[in-house]
Amino acid sequence: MKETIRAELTAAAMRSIEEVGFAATTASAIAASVGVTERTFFRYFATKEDAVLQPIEALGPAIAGELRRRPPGEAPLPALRAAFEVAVDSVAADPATMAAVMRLNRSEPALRGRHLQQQDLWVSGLAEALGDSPEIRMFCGVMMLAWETALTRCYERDDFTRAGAELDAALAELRSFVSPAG
Amino acid sequence: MKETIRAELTAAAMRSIEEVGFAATTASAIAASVGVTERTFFRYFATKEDAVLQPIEALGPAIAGELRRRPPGEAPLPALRAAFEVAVDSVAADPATMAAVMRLNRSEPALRGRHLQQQDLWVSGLAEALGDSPEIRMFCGVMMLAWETALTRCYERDDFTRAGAELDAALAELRSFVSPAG
DNA sequence: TGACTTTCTGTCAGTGGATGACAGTTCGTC
DNA sequence: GACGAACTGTCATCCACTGACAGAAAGTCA
Repeated sequence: MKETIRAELTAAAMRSIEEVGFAATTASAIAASVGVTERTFFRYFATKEDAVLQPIEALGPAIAGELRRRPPGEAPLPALRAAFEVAVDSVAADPATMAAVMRLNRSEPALRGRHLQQQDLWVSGLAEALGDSPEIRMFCGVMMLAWETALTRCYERDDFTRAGAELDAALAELRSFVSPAG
Repeated sequence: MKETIRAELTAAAMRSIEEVGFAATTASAIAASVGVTERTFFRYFATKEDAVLQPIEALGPAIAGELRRRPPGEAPLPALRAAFEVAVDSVAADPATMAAVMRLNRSEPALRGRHLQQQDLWVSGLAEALGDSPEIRMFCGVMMLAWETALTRCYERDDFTRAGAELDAALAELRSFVSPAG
């Protein structure tokens, strides 16, 4: 029952934001359209933005969990690439949700701001799994950037089945960026 | 006169946040401690967070401006590296401000969230100067990550005169990260 | 100097996000 | 049917943020 309400709130929030925009969508209205109170809304989501971002919130910890399962001694890049495979599978399993979140992220800067913060937490989790340090954190941040780039490509081509290939393509471009005359 | 008030508000905000924390620091109190109204505070800063981040706000556009002055046809990495030299000079000229902002950014997640959003705008500006595209945006994002890593090192060693060297070091580490057995 | 315009500020009123406290309700369990 | 836990509604409150209006300050030109 609880998960039903949460999903309904998320759906209602997305619908309203697409119709009238993020600012004009009040938490009270979202809650009312589902039949609960504003107070209850904030028991499900810490902030208004989270109602939209919740569907992809578990992705970060999932990647970090996979990263912890990698063999010790493995180099950062292959370990991260392997861990991100759970993200690849996730978007392939439910491309509609990811596309919807991305569309709203592009039109509403407030939403994008919260998304950046979410990603920042993800990067922290990844770095922690690899034994935190400034360099490690940078590597994880770079990987996240490559992932975002891959998602952007998937979004533009409306095909989230090739996220893995796009991720590899982004990483290849990165190589030619940092290495002169690769 | 106007810049004086702005600087005083920023100083008061930082002082209060360090003493009682970000949440307990009200915009009204900051304004009152400087002798102006809360309404006036929000005429100087769009958000409470901006009062703290304002001192480094001009950095992004400055880098982008420099990037536009690079010779056309120059590869992205050298162009970006050259453009970031204005950032290197900036932190070397006023290390105290950067150190203070970084300290608050670490202790207050709300502040860090806004900072991430600010950086995102910077990246957009850089990408635009290089002829926007998903890859270009990723390159600019990577450069910003390297810059943050360099700043972190400078902060930890309490020496902002070597930001340029740290930036180059971060880029070198990046190379060995994305390239197998470099 | 005085009239005029621009810019900045204070006051007031209001919206809405977010939280704490308390009471009532639902629901599973024994 | 009684009990306890999880969930929800109601109420009150704080504060970030905004629009509208009026007054003060400061610069401009005659």
